[in-house]
This record gives sequence, C-alpha cells and structure tokens, in this order.
Amino acid sequence: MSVNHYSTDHHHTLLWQQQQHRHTTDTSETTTTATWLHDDLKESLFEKSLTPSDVGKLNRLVIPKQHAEKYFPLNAVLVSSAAADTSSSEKGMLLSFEDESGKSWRFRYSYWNSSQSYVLTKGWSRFVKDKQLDPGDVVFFQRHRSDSRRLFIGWRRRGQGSSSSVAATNSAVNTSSMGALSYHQIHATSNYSNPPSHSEYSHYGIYFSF
Amino acid sequence: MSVNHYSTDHHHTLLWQQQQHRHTTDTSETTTTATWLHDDLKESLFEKSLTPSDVGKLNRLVIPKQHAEKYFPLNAVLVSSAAADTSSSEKGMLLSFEDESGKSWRFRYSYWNSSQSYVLTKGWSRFVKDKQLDPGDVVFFQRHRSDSRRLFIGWRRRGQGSSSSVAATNSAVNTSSMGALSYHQIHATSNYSNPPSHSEYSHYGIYFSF
DNA sequence: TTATACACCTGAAGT
DNA sequence: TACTTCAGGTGTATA
Repeated sequence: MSVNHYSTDHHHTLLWQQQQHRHTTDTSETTTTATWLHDDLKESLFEKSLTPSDVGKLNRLVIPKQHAEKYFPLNAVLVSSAAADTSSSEKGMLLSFEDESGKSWRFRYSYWNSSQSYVLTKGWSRFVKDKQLDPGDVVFFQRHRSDSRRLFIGWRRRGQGSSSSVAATNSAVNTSSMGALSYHQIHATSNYSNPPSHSEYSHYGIYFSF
Repeated sequence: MSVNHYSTDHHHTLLWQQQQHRHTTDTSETTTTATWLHDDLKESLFEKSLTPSDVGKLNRLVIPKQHAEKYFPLNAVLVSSAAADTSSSEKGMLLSFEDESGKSWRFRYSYWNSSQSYVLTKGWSRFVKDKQLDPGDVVFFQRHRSDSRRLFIGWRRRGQGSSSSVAATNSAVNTSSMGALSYHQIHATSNYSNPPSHSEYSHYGIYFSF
C-alpha cells in the first residue's frame, strides 16, 4: 500500500486518485475513501513539534503566533466587514482540514487574549486521540495551491524526517488530502476579543461561510 | 523609623501623615511615598493565617466565607442592578488595597463554585512574592472608618503577636495605608457564576467603578 | 460522573 | 530593563 508523504519542497509526487464518500456525523466529521492529491498541488505552511500540553488534557493546540497570523488571520473578517479596528466582536472560527485518509477534521480556532496566543480547541483532542499523537510527534499544515480554501493536516512520529520517502504504515508520515469547507466564522456575536492587527498577510484566500 | 502597627481593637495610634504619589504601571500597581493614617482611622476587618496553599503555586488566597460575605459581598452589584437572580452576568471584581508602604495592590476577587469558596486570584501571587510570605504568616484586612471604599492589607510574620508594638522592620508587623480605588466590577459581561445569596450584609459601602 | 470546551492566568524563557 | 511568547495550568459551563 502506498502512502502519501511529506515533503517541504514538494518534489515528491504520488499518484492518487480521488474518490470521495462524505457523510456527516454527530461530531461534524467527514470521511472519505482515501484517494489523494499530488503533493505538487499542496503547499506546505508550517509544522509544529507537539508539546506534552498539545497532546495532553488541555485539549488545545497552540499555533505559533507568526504562523497563525500569516496563514490563519483571525481578524480578516473584520477587514472584510470594513471594521478595521479591534473593538470587540466576531472572533472564533471553525477551520476544517482533511487528513491523510481524506477524513475531514473541523477545529475551533481562536485567539486567547490572556496568553496572547492562537489555539485550536474544540475538536483537537479527538484528532490527538485518533492519531494517538505523543509529545514530540509533529503536525504540519498545508493548503491547496490552486484552491487556498482547502486545508490539509498531516502528522508524523517523532524522529521521522520530514523529507524521507517511507512506506505506508500508521506510524510514518501522513499527509492530508481532499478539500473541505475550510474557513467558517462561527459566532458573529460572540464576545471574543480581537487579536492584534498585523499588516503582513499571506496570500491565503480567506473564505468565510456564515 | 516608626512603623505602623496592627491592633485588633484600635487602641494604638501612630501619627502618620499622608502624601500620595500615584503612577500607574503595566500591572496596574500604584505606588505612593509612604505616610500614614492614624490607626484610629482604620477599622480591622479580619485576618488569616496563611496556609501552604495560600502562599504556594495555586496563586490564590481563600477568604474565609463568613468574612468574605460580611465584608466583600460579591453579589451586591446584582442587588444594585436589580438583577436578583444568578443567571450569568456581572461577577468577578477587582479589589484594591494599600499596603504598609502605600503601594496599591489590586486583586481579582471571585467565588469558586467548585469549592464554594471566595478567593483572591490574579495579583495575589505577586503580593506573596513581594512580601515573601510563608505558611503561618498572617495577612489582615482593614478599611477606612470614614471612607469605606478604602481598603488596606497588612501582614506579619508567624509568631508575631497582633497586639504588640514593635519597631519597623520588614519582618515584624505591617499595616496598609492610603486609600485607593477599591471596588471595581471588571467585566459587566463576564461569565463568572454567582455566589450564593446571603441576606446578612455588612454596612460596607460598596463602590463600583466601570 | 466524566470529558470536553472555554476564556483566563502565570511563570519561564527569549529578545 | 521591559516586553513578547507560550507551555502549562486554573475554574466554570455544558453535555
């Protein structure tokens, strides 16, 4: 069985065919029979080595600030709604990613004022449990090159290099596949406070669904 | 150098003069050049011998319930706003106290449903560290007799009697001085839960600043 | 009851 | 020094 494979420079191409069977569950998960995209069609965003807290009982993943602000700008909605200041509304969204099997994972993504940090919360612990992630394991994020609404999440075990070609097992390298609804504002009237504005944005195509 | 001095029955009077220089810092602390109030102007409220948890990593001081409800009634704001039920708003406040040097200490004060207890949380650990408080040391609270919005916090080392007159050192007896903003509601829309209602209130003059 | 979610908080480390 | 980041926590609410 062949496996997809993580490459930071996208030189590896696997031939996958796509055949999606989606069914929504109570946890808003979506499953597909796995078929895959060429790695060339995916752009690497960033990766993070998981801390004990990231895989422990805190049920959250801290997204390093520079990556969060570059790739998942939370206040983009404010820009789009012509409310450029950071007063006091619209924050917290759902981000959907497809994993290596084509399964969709939807996470709440928000900014915590108190710690000045960006986090994935709701849904994250299910991902950790499903993949049996441990401290030191790595998660990485990608997006589709031609449809930036499509986000992918992959993971690999600690000690597994990011650029090696390996056979498919449950423990080697896993990349996400399949596009999904990706950028949802979840509470137009929630009282999350705003993250700090930052002028540098990536070309990530923000897509809001209300 | 003379020192202020704690007395539970206020029979001791020291002549202090008042001269306040306030400047706000990032941590919302206020410092003053120390000059003092007559002890006669201060009313003792209560004191507590600190437990290991009070000075440890839990970063909180448990206020004995009977004292908390008598002197620092949390739900007074609900009464004043005619919202008598305990639905889901207005709770958690900031209490400001002046210490023996005139420095202002602002603590978050709230009720913990899980332990049915009243606690000082945010800011408390800084006070413990600054005063180098250890288990068995005593903290005590006072308020100004004619301006009940003014709260004072003092402390003494364990084994130091509360009614002895001692010379001023860092380790003997320390009483607070100088009034300060004292009773702040911090989040009108915060989601702290309400403490249980209790019908007996002191005559403590609640003062809210928004 | 237990697990999850949520916003808040602190200390340590880096800059 | 002051400031930022973030790992590791908290209490509370909800299911």
